[in-house]
Amino acid sequence: MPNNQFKKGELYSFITGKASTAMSRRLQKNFKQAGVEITIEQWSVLYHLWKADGMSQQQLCDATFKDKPSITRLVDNLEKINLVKRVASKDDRRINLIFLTPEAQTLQEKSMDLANQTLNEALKGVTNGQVEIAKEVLQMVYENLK
Amino acid sequence: MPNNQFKKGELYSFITGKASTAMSRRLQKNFKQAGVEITIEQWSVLYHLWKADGMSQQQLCDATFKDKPSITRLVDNLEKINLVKRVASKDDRRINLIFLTPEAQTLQEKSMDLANQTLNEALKGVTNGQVEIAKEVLQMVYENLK
DNA sequence: TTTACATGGTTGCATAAACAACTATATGCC
DNA sequence: GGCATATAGTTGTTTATGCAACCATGTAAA
Repeated sequence: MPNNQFKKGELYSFITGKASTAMSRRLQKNFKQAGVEITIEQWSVLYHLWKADGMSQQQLCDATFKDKPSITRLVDNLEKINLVKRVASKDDRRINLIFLTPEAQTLQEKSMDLANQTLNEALKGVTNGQVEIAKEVLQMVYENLK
Repeated sequence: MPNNQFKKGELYSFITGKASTAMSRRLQKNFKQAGVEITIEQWSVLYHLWKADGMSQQQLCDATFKDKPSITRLVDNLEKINLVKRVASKDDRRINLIFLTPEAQTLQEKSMDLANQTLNEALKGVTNGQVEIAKEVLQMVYENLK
């Protein structure tokens, strides 16, 4: 039998990711309470644009680990609520570059604070050392499967 | 600043759960390749019924960490493809008990093997000790937020 | 330059999640 | 018994995912 055989009942939680579901729900709740009217998925796109504005949709796909249709529609919705704008690239007419609007820029600090607050709620009672190892494991899982 | 401040770029992955997304996709792919024609979410319901057949929808909500509408519709879809059957409880007419069909019972072994195989693909190069700690951390996150 | 192929993005369709509003049944209390 | 409240499940709406098919543009090779 392989090394990492899971004990009864643990396999389910590991595969289905109850922890990250719980984190998404809590972040969404914290956004709502603070009057930040975006979804977690919209935030996940904005998150990368805050780090590097003007990414192409394909770059957003890679950064967010979502597929092309998902990004197309998230960008559709973000454009509707006026948080981003598609701009056709001049070098390559296939490419849409996605730019933040001023409204989106003002959301950055507040929403990043809420994300960090959510993380602190999530990691209460967990030591730094444990978190480091958990991050490493999740990163390896991701690398193994992506 | 709190204990577990995340370094740049790590917060995103931890909150959005790239690792569990990758695992779900891989499991779905492995199901498909092996001719197991169910979705991961359907599997997640069957998983608990294999452990205890005849659970109520509410018990399935708690076990799967999904809300009531989600379970209603997953059970709808599982009934359509003839893998479960709703049976009204005689003690309490509000309750639907969910029972596996013979078809669903034959799926158990194959799909659990595929789930374990997927986990082994995911955990390649990760030590047992690291996995134990990661599971503890994810469990604590879940307990902190649920 | 024409043809083939690769890349970036969109659309259609089925499944699923989150949230609110709703129905039906059960329970507890006066 | 009758009323308030809690519990179990359903329905409607919006958002998002996964997959396949598709269109437009770019690139490279014959």
